[in-house]
Amino acid sequence: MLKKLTQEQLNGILETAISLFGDRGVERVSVAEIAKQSGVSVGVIYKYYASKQELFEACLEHSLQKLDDEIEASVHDLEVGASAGRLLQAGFDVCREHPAYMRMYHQITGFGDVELQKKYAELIESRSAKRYTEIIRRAQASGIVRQDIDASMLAYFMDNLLMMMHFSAGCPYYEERYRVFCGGDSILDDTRIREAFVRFVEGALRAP
Amino acid sequence: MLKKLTQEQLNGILETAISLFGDRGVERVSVAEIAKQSGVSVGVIYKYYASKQELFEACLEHSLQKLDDEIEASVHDLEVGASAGRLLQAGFDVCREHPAYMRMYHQITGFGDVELQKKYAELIESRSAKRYTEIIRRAQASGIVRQDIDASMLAYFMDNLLMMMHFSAGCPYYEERYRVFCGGDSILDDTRIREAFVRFVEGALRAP
Amino acid sequence: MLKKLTQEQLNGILETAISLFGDRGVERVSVAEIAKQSGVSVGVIYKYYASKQELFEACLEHSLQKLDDEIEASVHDLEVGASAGRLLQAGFDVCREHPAYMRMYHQITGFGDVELQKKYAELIESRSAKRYTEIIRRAQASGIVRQDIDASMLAYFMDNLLMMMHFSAGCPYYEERYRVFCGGDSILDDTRIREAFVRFVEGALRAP
Amino acid sequence: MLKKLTQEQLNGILETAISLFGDRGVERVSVAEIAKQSGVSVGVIYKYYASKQELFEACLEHSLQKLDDEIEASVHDLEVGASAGRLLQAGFDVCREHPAYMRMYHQITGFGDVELQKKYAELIESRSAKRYTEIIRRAQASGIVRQDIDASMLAYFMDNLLMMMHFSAGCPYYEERYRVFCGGDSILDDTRIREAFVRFVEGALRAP
DNA sequence: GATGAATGAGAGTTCATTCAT
DNA sequence: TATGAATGAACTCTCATTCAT
Repeated sequence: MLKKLTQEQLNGILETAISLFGDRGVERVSVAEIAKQSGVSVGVIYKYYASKQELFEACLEHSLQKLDDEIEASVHDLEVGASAGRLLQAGFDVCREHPAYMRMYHQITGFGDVELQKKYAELIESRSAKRYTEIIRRAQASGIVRQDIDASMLAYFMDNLLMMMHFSAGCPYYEERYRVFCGGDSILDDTRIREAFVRFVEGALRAP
Repeated sequence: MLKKLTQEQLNGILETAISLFGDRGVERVSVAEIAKQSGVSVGVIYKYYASKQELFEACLEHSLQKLDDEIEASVHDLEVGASAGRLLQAGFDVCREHPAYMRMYHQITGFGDVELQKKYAELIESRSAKRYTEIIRRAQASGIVRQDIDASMLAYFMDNLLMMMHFSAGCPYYEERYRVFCGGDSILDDTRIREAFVRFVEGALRAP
Repeated sequence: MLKKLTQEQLNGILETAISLFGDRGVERVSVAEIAKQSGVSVGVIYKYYASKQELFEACLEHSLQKLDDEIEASVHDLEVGASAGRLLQAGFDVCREHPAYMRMYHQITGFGDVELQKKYAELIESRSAKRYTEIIRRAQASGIVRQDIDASMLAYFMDNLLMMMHFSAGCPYYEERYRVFCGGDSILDDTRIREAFVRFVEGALRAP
Repeated sequence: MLKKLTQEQLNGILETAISLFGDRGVERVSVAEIAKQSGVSVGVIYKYYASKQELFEACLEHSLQKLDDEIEASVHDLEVGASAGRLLQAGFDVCREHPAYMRMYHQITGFGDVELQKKYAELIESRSAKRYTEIIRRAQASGIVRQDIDASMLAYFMDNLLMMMHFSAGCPYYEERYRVFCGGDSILDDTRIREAFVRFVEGALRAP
């Protein structure tokens, strides 16, 4: 096939790569495998991405963008309990459609290259930090949320809780971990856990 | 030199490997480097470990054992708030001495081999799950902890919170993430975060 | 753009290729680079030249033709000393305008493919051999040049001397070599060397 | 074979590489081919040479050293004509045993990398320049050699002549070129050319 | 039993060549 | 007819593993 790559094929490379990278990590996936599985030649991948590393980062950014889009759409009001529930659900929705996006996010946390880890931590987390801290701050101002803990710390704890829930919905280790703690179902199909999560968060945030 | 490796040398291999694997991941550390840095030959490593993979798993188990020893020593009573504080501190202590142990723990979550992930999730997490669930259950029985959420779920949320705090004390991505949310210091040197953590947990666990 | 390549474009390809090949050798110049730098597509180069190798040979022949034209114009009379000076100058003139032509000539001497080397040696050198031997022979007949050495050998020595001077005017290794032997200036800007050369040749050719 | 490489094998790699590089140039010889032909693995070549380039340079230096050793042994007295004959012969001798050494020398003159060319030009030629210029200078002082041409220029012309003769004894293009000028035999087996060369040089050097 | 040099499969990457447009 | 994206063989180099010493 010497036709120009269609947009579909281009997407195919990305999705294939995300799927493989997400499953096994950068180091254990070869460019040849990505090429074969997405039905293109090795060479053409290097036309679009200067190196395997660059392809990997493109996959990362694609995934993070998708993740962020979903999250963004789910933050509306000051009712932090409800907000938490919606944010939880938003991540779950992505994981149901594209668990690999979540796995890509998780990949960053275990990179071999520490500088890259820091770069992406800064990039990704500062957005969430700002977003959540702001919500909490306003909720504190209106008296809905406890004021004896700094907004940024509350945001941090909140995001920690959410992050773990989301990893549990897409990353094998955490999926298994969830099962070990809470029993048989996938976290995605367990309605009890969501309610419990919202209650837990509300308890943690309300004034003592 | 036809002497058998001393216990010290054997430990040296393990510690060196843990340090290197923890920093850069299995794939980016060569057996030759481990051998050189621990002052033994490549060959002898293969006498004790059948493959690089097996050495890595030995490192994993060594690290997890150490981690678990510390944690074990910190769980005594039913006062869950205080317990949480002590558990938090126990992890911080290990991280100060041997951040690589914590990093090794984190490595498992991003393994290339999913089956291995599951094996270790089962191995490691079922112990924590049992431990924490039991504590919570007793605390519920004595009315200290809310009863409207299942003990196993409370344990799960609790452990999620702890896990993230500990990763933030030893794993670069999470260290940076903590800084992004809460500002300059390392989590290890920040006393405010511990108090806040205990308060947050107490709020989350007390009856509504 | 469905127009046939203009003669100008065709020449552009050749000149670009000669310049690049002359600088870096066949192996270190890609067809894509030639195409880009001469403002045509890769495909069209393959319309005019069946392979990179063939393009290279075309460059070779173009260069050799140009070189030969200059030399041809400089051989008139029997006064061998003066002739030598004029031939020297002719090569210098080309080198000043198109050092790449000289470099292409030098390229042949280091080809990977020995058969091709021989083919071109035959092609190029038999012309010079004939030309110079003839001049010398006539000069011997008229007693200007020594008769105790065979005309073809004298021609050979003469051409050796000229060849080295010309390479020193266009090929980096020999340029540097000249500087090492004779000091700072480029051979092209050194008038002393020309006089010396003519004297040296005259000494070598006159009867003992 | 897992035995340590013998000195013989080590030499074998070098000689094989010199032979292949000399014939076809760096770019057209693969490390795999060198390994196969010298009966070792690819890996072991990289144990001894950090890169293909480095192996090539080692080959270069080995060849140049051998060449220089022979030349060195042939320069004794002030009788420049005889000296020239001996130097000529020295090169011929090497070419008979190891034509590849001479071809390696010639390789440098056509390198892709100009900086390397210059480095080696400096390295190699400054030695010859010094050597020959000194001989000539002394011969001028004692009146044997003409004084109307600078010693360094005479040395340069002399070395030019020698270089071409030597290339004609080992490098295919120049071998062929010699045949075109002077007829059938190899320059190595032609006794007339040596006499002629000595006479030519004597004529060129004697006072006018 | 310990050594560490040798092995060679397999990785990332390039680029001469093709051919649908 | 000219284009230039796609192809894939072939390259350089790495490193887990072996085994003669």
